[in-house]
Order: sequence, then structure tokens, then C-alpha cells
Amino acid sequence: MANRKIRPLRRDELPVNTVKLARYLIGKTLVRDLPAGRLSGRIVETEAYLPGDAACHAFRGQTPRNRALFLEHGHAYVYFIYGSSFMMNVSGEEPGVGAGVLLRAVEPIEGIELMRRHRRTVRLLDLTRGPGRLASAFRIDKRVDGVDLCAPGALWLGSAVRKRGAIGESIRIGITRDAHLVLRFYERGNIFVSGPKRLQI
DNA sequence: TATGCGATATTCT
DNA sequence: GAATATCGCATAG
Repeated sequence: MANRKIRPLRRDELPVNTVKLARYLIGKTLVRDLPAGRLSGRIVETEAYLPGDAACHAFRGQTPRNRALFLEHGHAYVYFIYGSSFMMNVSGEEPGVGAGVLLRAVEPIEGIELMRRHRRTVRLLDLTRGPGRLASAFRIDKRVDGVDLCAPGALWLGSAVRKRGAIGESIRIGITRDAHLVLRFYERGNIFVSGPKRLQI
């Protein structure tokens, strides 16, 4: 545990292409530095939301809510939905183009006890499996909407702590528009991946 | 394991 | 009013 070195990712390492970014982020690290300590997790599941994609929040143009999706690639877009959940995306294209990668699940690395307190559950498997749970465990809310994930701060993207396994793909979860597109990516066999078993082959 | 439902806030029609 | 990139709990198989 102590020998893990997490290096911040530079923006020029991130693909300027939302699908490529969604694949690239599998196995990388999400880091949250809080006064109470560091939280980190291995990204194991993502979904891409593209320009011209009816399921993308940017589809109908820019609004105050989705503003961050239009920032240069590598910025956080955080929104609240279903009256209960925050979700986090990483903007994926050049400035002015609205698209992003939804982070759907991570494998906890550091700060597991702090995550348990945020989530009010002790089950390791339930801490960060699913986009709403992940945001809750990492205390991600509107305050980090628009944050540059390639800059030093309280929320950033880091290098992989270990080699990643093969990437699986499927249709996206929980949407109705453009629902047939194969834009969900995950690390095969990882138990922290969310969603039904039939989508995890 | 799968399916169903209510809760709940914000945005869109 | 309706829809929503979900969760947690309930119930049935």
C-alpha cells in the first residue's frame, strides 16, 4: 500500500476524444484530497457521452447546468439527478464542444474508512460501485463542478497504480435515448464494476 | 438473481 | 406535468 506512487496526469496525456478518453481512464486513479485525508480509487467503469449523442447532456446546447461539459478536456462536470445522486464526468473534447466521460465505478485504494463514513455502509463492494455511490463516497458535489482535474487541488486524475486487465464494452446503463450505442467500458472481471451481469462479458 | 417501486431535485416541455 | 446518465429496499422465483 505504501509503495504506491500516484503521479498526476498531465492534460497532454489525455486523449482529446471522448471515446478514447473513456478507454484511457480505465485503470487510472481518481484522487480526492480532503482535510480528513486522501481518498483514491482505480477507475474500473466509464461511459462516453458524445457530441451529437441524444443521451449527452450537452445535446441541446449549453446551459448553466452543463457548462462544464464544454470546457477543455480534463475538467469535472458534476450534476445532481433523481433527487438523490451526484454524478461526475470528465470533459472530453476541445473547448466549446460539449461531451464527457461518466465515471461509473472505482475500486477503492486509499481512505476506505473515510469512504465508509461518507456512505454509511460497511460493505466494501457497495462503497463505490455505481456513479451515485462513487460520488457519495468521494464527497463529490456541485462544489467541484468545473474543477480542472489536471491541476493541483482537491480532486485530480492520477496515473495507474497497477497494470489494468482487458477492457470490456457494452451499451450504456440507465438511458433511453441513443440507448443502443456501445459506449460503456469496464475492466473485465473486476468485482467493483456496476450493472447487470449480462453486460459484463 | 431479477424485477418493481418510491423518494426526491432539477431541468425540460 | 413529465422525465431523469440512481439507490436502497421489498418481494418473488
